[in-house]
Amino acid sequence: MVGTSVLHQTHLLISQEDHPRSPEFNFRPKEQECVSLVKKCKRIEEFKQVHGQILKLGLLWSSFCASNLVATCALSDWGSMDYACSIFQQVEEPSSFIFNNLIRGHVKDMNLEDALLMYSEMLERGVEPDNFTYPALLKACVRLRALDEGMQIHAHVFKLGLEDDEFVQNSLINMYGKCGAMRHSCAVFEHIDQKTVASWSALIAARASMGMWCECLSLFGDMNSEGCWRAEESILVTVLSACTHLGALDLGRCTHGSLLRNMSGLNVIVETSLIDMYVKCGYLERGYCLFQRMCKKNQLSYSVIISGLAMHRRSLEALKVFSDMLEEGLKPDDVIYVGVLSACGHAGLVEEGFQYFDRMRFEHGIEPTIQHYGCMVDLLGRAGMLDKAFELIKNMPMEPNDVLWRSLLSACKVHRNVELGETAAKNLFQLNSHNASDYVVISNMYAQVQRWQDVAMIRTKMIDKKLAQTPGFSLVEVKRNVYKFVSQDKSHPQCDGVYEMLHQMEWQLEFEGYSPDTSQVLLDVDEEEKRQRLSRHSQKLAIAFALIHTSQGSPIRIVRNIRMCNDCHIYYEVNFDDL
DNA sequence: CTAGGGTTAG
Repeated sequence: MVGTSVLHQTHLLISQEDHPRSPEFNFRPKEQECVSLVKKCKRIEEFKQVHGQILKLGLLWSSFCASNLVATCALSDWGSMDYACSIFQQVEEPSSFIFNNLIRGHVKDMNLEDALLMYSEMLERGVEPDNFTYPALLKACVRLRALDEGMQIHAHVFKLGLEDDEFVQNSLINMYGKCGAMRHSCAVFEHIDQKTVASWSALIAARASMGMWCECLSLFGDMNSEGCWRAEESILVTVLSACTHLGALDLGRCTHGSLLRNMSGLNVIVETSLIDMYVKCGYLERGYCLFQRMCKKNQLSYSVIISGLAMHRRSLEALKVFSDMLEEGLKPDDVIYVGVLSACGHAGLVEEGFQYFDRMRFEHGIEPTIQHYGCMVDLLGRAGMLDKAFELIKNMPMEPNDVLWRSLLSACKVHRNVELGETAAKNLFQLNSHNASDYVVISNMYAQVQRWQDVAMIRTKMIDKKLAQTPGFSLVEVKRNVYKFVSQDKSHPQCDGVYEMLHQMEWQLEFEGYSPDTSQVLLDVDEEEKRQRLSRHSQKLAIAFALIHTSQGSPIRIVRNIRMCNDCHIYYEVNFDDL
């Protein structure tokens, strides 16, 4: 219907040509008429017709018409960059407007190199870029992670005196931030007189995209204290995501409050990130409740709750929600299947796991990734079907990675199959993976079967290789601030108080029957030094700090980067019993 | 004489 009306107007245009008015009076209205027709197009076919008429009327040489033809064709969702470029080829002296829109079109279509090439063609042909050129061009650099090109472009911005343009500045903040050059990103930001929500947003979102969650929150705090507060949905969602990764439940709740107070309603994205935050911060019930009350759930909402339930060992409920999702007519994707398969793994549902695996491939047409194979190896390994797990690894269509061998290794440790464990370890080392924690597992595997010589051999190997353990850190939220503690660290806040508290805790726990388990300290040091090292593990520092600053009985939630060591685990258990 | 920045979830 839309199509016919535009074509009808095209005919009007021709009939006007049959009864021309005097040229100087006529020229502009005709141009404008053409442009308004161009803008009304809803399909490429209509556009081609209008383009044809413009060619017939010889109006392509009007910069106004050509510009709008190219821009519309480049940017509309029905448009075509190839077609836009073919029009562009016909224009003798393309304006900066035309170049800008072609650059934007290439960026929109993810032809990022073409966007940069278009810019260099622009420069070669002596067309001066303007403040409209750079936002799109810098976006291309962001997507290409092209920091060098981005910096060159920043130099052009200076050369042309465009460094004070608000849009260019925000694009630069974003470009530097997402390319990992945080200091440059900050430098541009600091240069702005009147910081807007968009500049803060660019700064904060860049930290989030790099996984710098602590920095994300502290910048959000700065934004608030500098009075640039506006409940901005996207920023609050980024904050929620930071809370999720940091286990900052209280700040997450607060953000939930801000959203409720400032937004007229919560959309799917906001609700889903709230659910994910509650679930991953250990408050499954709250997240589950929110999920059940959601009016419209999408694939991602299901995804977070399924993996959340699986994570909390509520496998059967996870599988139930999955079947609800299918019933609702939503299509599962590869990530959801990772959740489903891991739910099966936690519940020891081997047969069901394989059924879901087949269903994923044959019913939903999802090719299993290495992650899915990882779930299956884990599933078999936990169930003690180690040979089958090994078979699966050998028969996978892709090369196994360290994660798979590690999964098999730890299953072998649990089920005391040293022989296969050694095979797994050998393959792991062949991948040049030399993690201290893997050596710990192997050493413990030998220790379990009293093969002390092998235990000693592994320790020597580890010391020879000078393997540093991944530095362990723990995060804890106290009064809506997140604090980070690193093992053996003395540079954290209120160090003296924390060590004093540690000392007291240890004394009290020993009274309760705790004795340090030094078996996992694979360092060539004496027993006393081992105990010292254990007592300074980051989670103990974090607990001590939290105990100092919270009232009795309030929960302490700790987020860690690596698995808790045995000793800390015992320490926790004694602690929990005490509370 | 047209247009542009940040935009969020697994």
